[in-house]
Amino acid sequence: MSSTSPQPPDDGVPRPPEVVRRLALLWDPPQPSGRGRRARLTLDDVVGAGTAIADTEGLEGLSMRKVAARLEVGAMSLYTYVPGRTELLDLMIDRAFAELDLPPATAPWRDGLAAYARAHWELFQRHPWILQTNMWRLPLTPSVLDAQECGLRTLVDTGLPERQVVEIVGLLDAFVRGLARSTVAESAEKDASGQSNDEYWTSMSSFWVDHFDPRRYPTMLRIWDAGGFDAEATPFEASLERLLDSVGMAIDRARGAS
Amino acid sequence: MSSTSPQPPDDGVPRPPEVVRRLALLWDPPQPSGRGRRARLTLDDVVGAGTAIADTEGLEGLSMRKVAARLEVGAMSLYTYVPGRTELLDLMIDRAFAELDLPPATAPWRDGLAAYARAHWELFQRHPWILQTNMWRLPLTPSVLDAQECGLRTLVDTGLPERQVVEIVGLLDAFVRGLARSTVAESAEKDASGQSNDEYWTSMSSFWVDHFDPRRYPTMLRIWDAGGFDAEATPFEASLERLLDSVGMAIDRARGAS
DNA sequence: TCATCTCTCGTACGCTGTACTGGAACTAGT
DNA sequence: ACTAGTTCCAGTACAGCGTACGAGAGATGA
Repeated sequence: MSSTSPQPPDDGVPRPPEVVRRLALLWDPPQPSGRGRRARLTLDDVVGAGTAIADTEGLEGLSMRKVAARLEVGAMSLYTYVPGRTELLDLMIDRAFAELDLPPATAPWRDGLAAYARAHWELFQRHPWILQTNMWRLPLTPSVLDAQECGLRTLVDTGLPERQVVEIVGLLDAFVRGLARSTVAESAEKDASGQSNDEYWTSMSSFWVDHFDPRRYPTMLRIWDAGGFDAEATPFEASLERLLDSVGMAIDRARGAS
Repeated sequence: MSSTSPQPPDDGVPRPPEVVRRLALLWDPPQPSGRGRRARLTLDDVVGAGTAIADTEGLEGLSMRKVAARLEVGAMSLYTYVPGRTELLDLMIDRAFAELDLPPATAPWRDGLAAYARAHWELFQRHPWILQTNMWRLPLTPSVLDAQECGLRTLVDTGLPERQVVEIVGLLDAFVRGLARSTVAESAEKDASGQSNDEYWTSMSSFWVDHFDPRRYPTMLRIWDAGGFDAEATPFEASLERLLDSVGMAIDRARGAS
């Protein structure tokens, strides 16, 4: 999902140890070293507990103390498995992206790209907290790169210039994330906070009664009257098809030009 | 930018007072009531100070204590102007969206929609913290609705069914937000934390040397070798044109069908 | 057995948002 | 000019957060 830019190897660069540790934890899961006291938990237990909490309470409800409590462990014990909250989140994201049901390399580009988009869409429904992460740079994580690789692969043999492949996958990612944000996560939030659903509705109704000025917003009123806002079906599939159409146009153009 | 859904007025619904207060603060700015002690600050001072801090330090650097310190005022004094941090953020967002340079109603749909998208794009460059807000529902704020009204207005007379107008504006919003997230904010973050740029680069290089497996990610390697990743020019304009093309197709289809 | 290593976790520090409260400053009415 | 009414100011305090530190517990290799 993230836009990543491979760099040539450069051995002369100093490496801050916390960066190295962070990456090592993701790419080389630690093997238990016989010696010393036995661990009560595994790294996966910790990541799983964090995910469970974030799934139900959102990212703002995820605290080290809560994770520890769920595992019936002292708060500071977590820090033997994970350097800190940031790295825990990295691992949670990796674990979540590993769940993606990615299309096979053999799929034709349109099917593959649609499946790629839907897989992410469903992932964001299961784990809406991913959309709450800062995410203007997903972590450099195995599963995240697997997904990225898959997305690029669907288009790399279509004749499009490489730069445009990157651009299109980025556009698709932006689309899925953005739409998931305004649609999926909303309902998840409502479910989580129980009465929040009513409260939100109330806030809306209070707004329309007290503050909405039809003269200031005539277009919205007109669209409302025409029923344009009550879209019980999410516009995901329709918008996706539109997007894929435009990708098809770009491919045709590229093939015509070569 | 948000997807809003007007509801019919319903006077029988109870209204939680904090919701009413929150909306009132946004829509009916408080007039000073002659009586009592004179205020040292205005609401706008507080919102401005908050915006200034968020612009330079990001949203995680915005705390009530810092805002108060910048205004040379006790922390608790802020609470006479603003019920809490949440509402301060609402006001900051409203103020930011008021800066949008929206296209006139007379513009042809393609120019208008492009200007609408670019205005948001530039706004997110000036105030990247907006992208950090939860934002799976922008606040019901005058300026936010102005923007939404403008976006819908550009398409409402093109012959598209109302539902599709809403869908397309939503898609465009998602696109701009998503791309801004992965592009704009990244550089802003680097500027803010100074050495973070080097550090990030270092982390990358460390990654490519130690962990990247070309056999696992052949497509990424291939695209990298072809120079597909070194896009110094942001793909915003190119992707926007592609998106507008697909909107044009939808409009032609709608006109042909009617 | 004992040194060594690793995991466990209580305590503590600095940060956050904000409830409460007493006091300061100002105006309106008399 | 005085008082009553009203508003703003801010110190203190509390619960929650991430996590640095260090003492103790449990396991292993020599």
